[in-house]
Amino acid sequence: MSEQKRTGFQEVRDEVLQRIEDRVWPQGALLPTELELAAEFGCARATVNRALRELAERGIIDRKRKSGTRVAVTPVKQAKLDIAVMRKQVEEMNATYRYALVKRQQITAPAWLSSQLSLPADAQVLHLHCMHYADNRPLQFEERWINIAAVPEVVEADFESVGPNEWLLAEVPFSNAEIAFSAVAASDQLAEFLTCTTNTPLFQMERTTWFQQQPVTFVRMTFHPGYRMSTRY
Amino acid sequence: MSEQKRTGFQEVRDEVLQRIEDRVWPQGALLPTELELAAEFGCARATVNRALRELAERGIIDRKRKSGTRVAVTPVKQAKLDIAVMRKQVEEMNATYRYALVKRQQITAPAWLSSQLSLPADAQVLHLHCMHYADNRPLQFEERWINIAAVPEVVEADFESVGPNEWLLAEVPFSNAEIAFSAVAASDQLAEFLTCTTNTPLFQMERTTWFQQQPVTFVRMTFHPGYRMSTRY
DNA sequence: CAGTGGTCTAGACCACCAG
DNA sequence: TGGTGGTCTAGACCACTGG
Repeated sequence: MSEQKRTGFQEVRDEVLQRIEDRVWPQGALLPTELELAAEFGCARATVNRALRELAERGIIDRKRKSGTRVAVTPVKQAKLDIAVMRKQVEEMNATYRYALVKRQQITAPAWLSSQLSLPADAQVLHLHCMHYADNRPLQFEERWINIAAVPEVVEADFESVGPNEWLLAEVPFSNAEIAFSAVAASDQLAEFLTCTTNTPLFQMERTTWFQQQPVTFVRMTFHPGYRMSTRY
Repeated sequence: MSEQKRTGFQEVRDEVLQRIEDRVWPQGALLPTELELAAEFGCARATVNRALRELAERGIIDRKRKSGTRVAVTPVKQAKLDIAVMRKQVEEMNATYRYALVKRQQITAPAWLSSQLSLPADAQVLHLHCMHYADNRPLQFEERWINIAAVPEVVEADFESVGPNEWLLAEVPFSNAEIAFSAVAASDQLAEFLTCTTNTPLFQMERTTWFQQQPVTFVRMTFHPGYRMSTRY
């Protein structure tokens, strides 16, 4: 007696994925309809739908009404990067995290920043320099500008003990952002804070953040020499 | 009562998200149960479930059986990077793509590579150097090693006209990979191919790829000076 | 043990779009 | 215009886990 297989949506999803990997359904091939698959797997159509929807979200298959479901021709690989707070990252490595405020200054936004954040010409911003350490070794230099109009409470924060990232995350959670990665040569200032020689190649991450269409902050984070950011997909 | 609103799962999802942003439910707060929300929105529990599941996947809320659904305290920001084929990327910028094979050589895997890919000591690999151009300006230098045992057909490919990335994508689609980003100083070779001076900081991406538990390829892609990789989330 | 989310079902209607 | 996926429903049972 063939034992009843548990027909969860995960089984369906994995089996379909397996068939695609095994070229049972090669690239561009048309898959059976949801109804047909439901019959084959002995489950409801909703179950098949859930399974195929997940594969579609991963870019494995393309779905279109009427025309059906096809194996993606050029699978767009999607790498997910988990951007966490520095403190968390350090603590996950079983290292001791330390934060230090280097500079805190309220200024009128320079022209390039007003342009970057779509701010009025005379907008007031808080300009910060911070350092993050892991086991007392320099990990990241952070230069940040915060739009005071968007977060008026920020003028009360001294950022001596809590970093601006964590403060903002608590104050303005669930914001949208644009992020960019690049390689830069260490300036004299960066070299000093990250204890390396001038012109050393450094990994840099820039991020612009909005909350409900309003620009909140722009931050430039530069990592110590040799830093690698990695992920799986 | 108030007019029946269209209660799609998207409406529920967006409304819940709005309330979280508006601090109706602050960080750490316990949300109503699915049944309660279903009653409030006048829809089935499955609809609420779908809505909340999507928010949970985005890291906005944490869900646990019995204890219920809570607003995430430290929302883990997930940035999605779309890793596409170079040719596609260039064509999307309305630039002319050009590819060139620099070197193609079959060798015994060096020790570091055997270690990196978990290969036997005498494994044969194909070692490639390639260049990618946009509008005839150097865009990326690619150094790649392919595990011949995993893809025997690769010895027949000459890679003169089609790059190894596209070839592998067609031959071994839907593989798993580990990816790492870093900043490096231009070696003499890199400086020559990317037309920059030695020690220029360059953005580099390394990727190890497996297909069904078997190591397939390791590739090191170095971009032209000033390259930025960006995304939204 | 009991409350909550996780999943499945059988059926239904709708939206889109290729023929 | 009919076929296909997209979604919703009302109900059910299960799995996990806090009290």
